[in-house]
Amino acid sequence: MPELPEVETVRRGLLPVLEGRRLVQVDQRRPNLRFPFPARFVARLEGQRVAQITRRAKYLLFHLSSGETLLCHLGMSGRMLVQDSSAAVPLEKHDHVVLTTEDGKQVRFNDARRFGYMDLIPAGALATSRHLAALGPEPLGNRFSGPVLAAALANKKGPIKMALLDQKVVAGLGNIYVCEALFLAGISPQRVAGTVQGRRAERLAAAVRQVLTQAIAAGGSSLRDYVQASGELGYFQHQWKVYGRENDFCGTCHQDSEKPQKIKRLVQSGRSTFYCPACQR
DNA sequence: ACGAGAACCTGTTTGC
DNA sequence: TGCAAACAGGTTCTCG
Repeated sequence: MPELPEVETVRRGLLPVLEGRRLVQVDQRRPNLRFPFPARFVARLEGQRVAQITRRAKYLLFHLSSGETLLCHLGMSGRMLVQDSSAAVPLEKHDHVVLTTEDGKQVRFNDARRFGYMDLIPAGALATSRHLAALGPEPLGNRFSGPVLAAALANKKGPIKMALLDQKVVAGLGNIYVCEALFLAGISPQRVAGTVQGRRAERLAAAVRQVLTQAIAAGGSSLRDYVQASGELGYFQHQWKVYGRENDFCGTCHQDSEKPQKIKRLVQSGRSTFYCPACQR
């Protein structure tokens, strides 16, 4: 579920609660999520201060005072919810990890489907960890551009839709924002990835940046599971042009065409793709 | 090496 | 109404 904008929104929501705070209690309520928790997980976390919270692709990174990093992926249904521990809000079924800070705030990691996970990375080992080592550039960073994207796509024979989902090409996109970026760029999801070069790649890189920036500004997209750390919904779903809009008239052709097209859905590698056959080539 | 499909797990929606 | 199938924002493994 959560793609880059949702993870970034969660990160921003956690900053005022966790950054600079000491973790006085950590409750691990099951032995694993997608993967087993690291040995001595709780013992290593308790008493440490969260020095900084950053994000890489869809990973949340809690940099601890020891130099270790608590790495967290939200999978499809993971949430981080902030509570006041004095309010004694009852734990819910899928609250798997509860962090309590020195000033009485709780952060609960809730994940119904358990595709999410946490890992504890030793000091100095973050960049080379198996989670981060192979990731492509951050789409909102200054190392991502049309030429960089074009180079990553060169010689790829599969559809551009699948290439953009590949975290080695660009890191942080998921199904929603790939569909939206391809629409914005006017590129068919079925186009052979390697043919997205030059001006097309430039347009696509710009579209990726634009849709992610706008989605972050809207607090992400709430489809079913996602909420911000505060529990509020994101509202970028109201700005989707194609995702989830099968059979709606395309807002772009609708304006200046005699025969407006409807948004179509197709399945690529088992995943839904939404696009406008007239606007995207 | 690459790409498609399955697997992982639970919850919700859809269709008969 | 009831039950089963389909589907869901991600990643990783297997197989051809």
